[in-house]
Amino acid sequence: MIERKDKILTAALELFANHGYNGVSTNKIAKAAEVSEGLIFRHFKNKQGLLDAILEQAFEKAAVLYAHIITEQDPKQVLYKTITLPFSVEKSEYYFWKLQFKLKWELEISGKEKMQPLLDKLNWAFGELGYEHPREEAELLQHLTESISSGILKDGMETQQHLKDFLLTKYKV
Amino acid sequence: MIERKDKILTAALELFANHGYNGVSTNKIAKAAEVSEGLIFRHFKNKQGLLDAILEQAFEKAAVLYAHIITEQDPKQVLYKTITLPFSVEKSEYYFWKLQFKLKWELEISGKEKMQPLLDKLNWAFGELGYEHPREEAELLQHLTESISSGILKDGMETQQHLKDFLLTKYKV
DNA sequence: GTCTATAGGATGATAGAC
DNA sequence: GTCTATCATCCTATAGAC
Repeated sequence: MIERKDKILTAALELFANHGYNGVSTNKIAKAAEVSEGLIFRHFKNKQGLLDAILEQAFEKAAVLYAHIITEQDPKQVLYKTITLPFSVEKSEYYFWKLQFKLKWELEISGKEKMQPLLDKLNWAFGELGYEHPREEAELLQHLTESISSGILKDGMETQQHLKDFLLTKYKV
Repeated sequence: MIERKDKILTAALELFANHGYNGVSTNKIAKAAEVSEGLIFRHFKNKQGLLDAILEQAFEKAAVLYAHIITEQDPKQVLYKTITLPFSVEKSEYYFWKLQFKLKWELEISGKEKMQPLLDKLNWAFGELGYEHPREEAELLQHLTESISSGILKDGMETQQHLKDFLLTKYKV
């Protein structure tokens, strides 16, 4: 059985991801979730608490994806997994993903610290592969995947597909 | 003499750039501009009209920067100017710049069309320089400058400086 | 756990005086 | 051009019944 608390979380996730935090009222969330507005405050104390609960879920999902790269031992595979990551995000996690980008700008929640281990791993991988400036190569590739992710979220995956193939060739992975 | 209409535009620009469109009320704008709230609606009809007036200014500023690249005849200089552009934006235009990124996500205003001539020019430049896949190289570099711009706006120019030098070396310009 | 009703304040926008 | 006063609506949040 679908709990009402989850219905709120699901509805709020989609609305926040599409219209931002300040662009959505608790009234709209309640209607979308087919729930009384008061229930939101019972379960999450206030609107910010609802967002926090969603963000916690989002961080957990992201951690799983990142772990897949960080635990990888083959440097070439680290590059491969980094490049293909934006293209392997499931539809079911699409809203979590979009929300991250939205909030990064709207509320200036950076999430930069969460990316540090990934950056370190890329740094290590480029070093192993004999690149002259592994740190800069790592930052560049991270910037690229960030912007490609942004492109996927805004214009659709089709528009970025060819860049994946191009990058895989470029980095010989 | 500073007109009150301009005071409104200036105050609104800073507030929108820092807190987003939905994060700022007309009341707050009026107080920041030291102006009565009603005056905003006299001059701009409604809140959206105020944003539109600011965006028009922003597009004009951006057009000037882009023209500097598009009219360039030397392909190496096209790459040079593209890479250094994010590092040459004046402090006075900082809020216009930040607003573009904010609104791209909050209101999903893409501004993609405005970038097309720039992409075409990069495509041409990479072709002239004998790159095998000029279209993909162009898209990659545009993605990079987009993400580096984002990094400058979020974490400051210092954090991205070394990437500029690295890119200039990489592309030999 | 869930709903209804409602408080108290903020919000976008208008009217009318100067 | 500008201000003050005001309005209807919407917003977050709480109280109390079931």
